[in-house]
Amino acid sequence: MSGGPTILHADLDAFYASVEQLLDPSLRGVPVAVGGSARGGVVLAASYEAKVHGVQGGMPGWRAARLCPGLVFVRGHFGRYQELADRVMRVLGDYTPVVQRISIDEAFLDVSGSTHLFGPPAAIGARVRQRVRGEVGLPISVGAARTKHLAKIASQVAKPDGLVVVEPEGERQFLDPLPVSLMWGVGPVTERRLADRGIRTIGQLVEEPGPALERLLGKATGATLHALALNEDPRKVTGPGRAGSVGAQSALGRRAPTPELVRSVLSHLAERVGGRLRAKNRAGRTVTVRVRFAGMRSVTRSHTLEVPVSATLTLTEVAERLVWQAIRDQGAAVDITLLAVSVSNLVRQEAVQLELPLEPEDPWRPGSPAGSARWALDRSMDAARARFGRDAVGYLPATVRRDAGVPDAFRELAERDL
DNA sequence: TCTGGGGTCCTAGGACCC
DNA sequence: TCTGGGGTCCTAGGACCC
Repeated sequence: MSGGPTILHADLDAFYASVEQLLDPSLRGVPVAVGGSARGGVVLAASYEAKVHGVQGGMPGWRAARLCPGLVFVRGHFGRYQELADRVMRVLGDYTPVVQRISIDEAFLDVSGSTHLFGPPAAIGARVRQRVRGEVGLPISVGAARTKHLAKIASQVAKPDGLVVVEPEGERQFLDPLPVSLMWGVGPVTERRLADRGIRTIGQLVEEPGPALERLLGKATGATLHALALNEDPRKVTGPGRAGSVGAQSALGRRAPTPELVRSVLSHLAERVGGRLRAKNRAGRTVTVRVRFAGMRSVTRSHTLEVPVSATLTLTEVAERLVWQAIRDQGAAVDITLLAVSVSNLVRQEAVQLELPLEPEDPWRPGSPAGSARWALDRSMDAARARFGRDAVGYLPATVRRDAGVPDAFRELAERDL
């Protein structure tokens, strides 16, 4: 067991925005927002020049424009993001085989077996930053510490474009003055609950007894936070885990839920979800839909089938019934603003789709063509799309709806490996 | 002026089984 | 005749993360 700071967390700074500044030198030193516009949409990422004015990812474009006069909106080169991030990950892999990528732009590294080759963790962190800047052209921050939680906090503190190493003797001194919001698992709600009790720093959190925290935040959150504050974090750096669910969603603006609209949107979503499942030889038994109504209230409805499914038409039909159930449960006629479809309870599904028969009395029983025939049809359409392009074939409602929303390339960036 | 899209995990109640 | 308790699955909602 090593007691040194052998876990590194490497995190590209303002990743999408930094890539735009790399590709277009006229954007360097300028406040940049990727996605959205001054009139609408949402900002997906902001450069540091924009962040100092309070612009953040997820913020409506009009608000960002108001906060930051002179903000430049760019559409985004989504194809390049994956390519550049992959190059960065290859640099990280030069220093240890134990790299756990947790999103497109960040990863944990365990360098305990590498120090005899590359020197102490601080030297490895510095070398990584230098190479990513020199070979890829992007700024990256690195934190090094004894645990994943501490390393991640260290990289946040190091931003932008910095390196922070926390030696074991200095952990408490480092952690105690920091705000609780830097901890993993503390979002806006938990932050407020803690603040209501006068707890704002990690040092104050340590003073709070574990049982008191569990009463305040719930058993799991309370226990986890207590342990993390005390620097007890047993998690190891591992490979990527398999996804437990696959979903897709689409924001609609504000629309009356007509049968045509619901059918066409769900068709599109089911095609995305089913296609990803089939591409990885997977299928799932539980179909969940989410409907967001005007006013941001959203509800979910789910149904668990007897057998796993991945056929687009079956997913569409089950989702459709669930969506109407959710809308009916609302009572009054309300506009909808988003539909989502997700499939969980996943299993491997090799060559054959064992989708039939469902019991005849099952109200969710798909009509004809039979499930296995649907699956075979989907497979041949998947193949045609692979050869001739995404729009070559498809169920009519899905092809009708090639909306002008977020580009598919952006959606793909967020997908997890199945 | 009205908010994207991909996920994970936890809680709590009810059904059901042993 | 009356009673208990544990485990698992399903459903709905919510907090959180990138």
